[in-house]
Amino acid sequence: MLLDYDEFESPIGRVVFASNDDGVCGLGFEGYEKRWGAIFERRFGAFELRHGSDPHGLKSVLRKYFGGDLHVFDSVEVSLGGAPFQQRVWKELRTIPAGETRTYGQLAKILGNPLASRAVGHANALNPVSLIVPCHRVVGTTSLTGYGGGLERKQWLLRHEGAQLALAAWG
Amino acid sequence: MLLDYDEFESPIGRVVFASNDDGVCGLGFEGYEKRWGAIFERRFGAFELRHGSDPHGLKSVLRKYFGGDLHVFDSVEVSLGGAPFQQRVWKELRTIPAGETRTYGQLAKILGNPLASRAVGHANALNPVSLIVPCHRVVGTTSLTGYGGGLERKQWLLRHEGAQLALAAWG
DNA sequence: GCAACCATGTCCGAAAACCGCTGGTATATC
DNA sequence: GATATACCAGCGGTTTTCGGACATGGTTGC
Repeated sequence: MLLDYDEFESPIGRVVFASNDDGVCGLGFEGYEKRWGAIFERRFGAFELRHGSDPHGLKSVLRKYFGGDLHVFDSVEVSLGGAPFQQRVWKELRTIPAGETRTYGQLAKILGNPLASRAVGHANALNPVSLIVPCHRVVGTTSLTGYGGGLERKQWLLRHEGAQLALAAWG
Repeated sequence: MLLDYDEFESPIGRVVFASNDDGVCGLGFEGYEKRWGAIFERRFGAFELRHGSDPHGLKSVLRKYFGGDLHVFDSVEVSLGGAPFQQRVWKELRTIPAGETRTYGQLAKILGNPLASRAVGHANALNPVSLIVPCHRVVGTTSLTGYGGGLERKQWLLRHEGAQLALAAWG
């Protein structure tokens, strides 16, 4: 499996991303490439990266997003793979508008099992395409809890999107 | 059949060995002599042991091997007997360099029948000349499996030869 | 001949571990 | 007594691990 790969310098660090023919299949902040090994190997078996090809013109999309055009990800095609439950979670994530948040428990309830909040968190942690699949818009009831790219970035992104958060959650 | 016989004190126990005119026909760790009865009787009919004759100067060879000269067995003549398939297995064993390992399945494939892994193990277990015919360099895919002289010795030998093993296989 | 050995490898199902959670209770502070 | 914090158990899907069942081929002993 041959994947197109490129990078983008954002205000909060370098963003790396990869695509196949179907859409973006991996995106994260610097250091995230290391996790690609495990993710892509499980999904594709063998894979290879072709560097510097700016797949899907994603660089300009990222530039717009960080410039304040918050809805520019809506039309980006993604290719996620993953288990059935994970796919449902990730799909649901994309329905959360910029500027809003959900809790893990709310998402669990929406998905049919109010007790599956922890499973939602797990699926969230395995989201292969950050930002475009906005896992950063999911927070705990009392705190931001976690984020693959680091909590500072999660907070930065939510502020950037103008989300209203309870004071407690701001740390 | 008159066989020359002697012993050698190694770091992992006494080594006993026997030879005929063609080469070394029996070698193993202490206790192994008991199996000679069955092996030699099938092969030679009647046999007799002449003790203390250090055939082929094997003592010094063993001293070198345990001292770290790992390739010193390469030039030692052996006389193995055995069925056709066993002979092919044992011959193949001697092509495995010190410091490397093969799985039973790999050997089976090399010998032409990928499904004969168990047969390889069987032949391996009947190897009359340990160390020189390095049956200890054959391991299972997930564990060390067995060794006539005991698994501890197999592990010791592989470490001594600097073999790289998956952690799981080390126990 | 034939059946019984085995120093294996593979598959599949069950069980356990892993967690980016949550809600309740138990201690601490004021 | 109100808060606030800390701790604990139970939650559910996925992933990993483990164990048992089975097919396998050559040799050996009957």
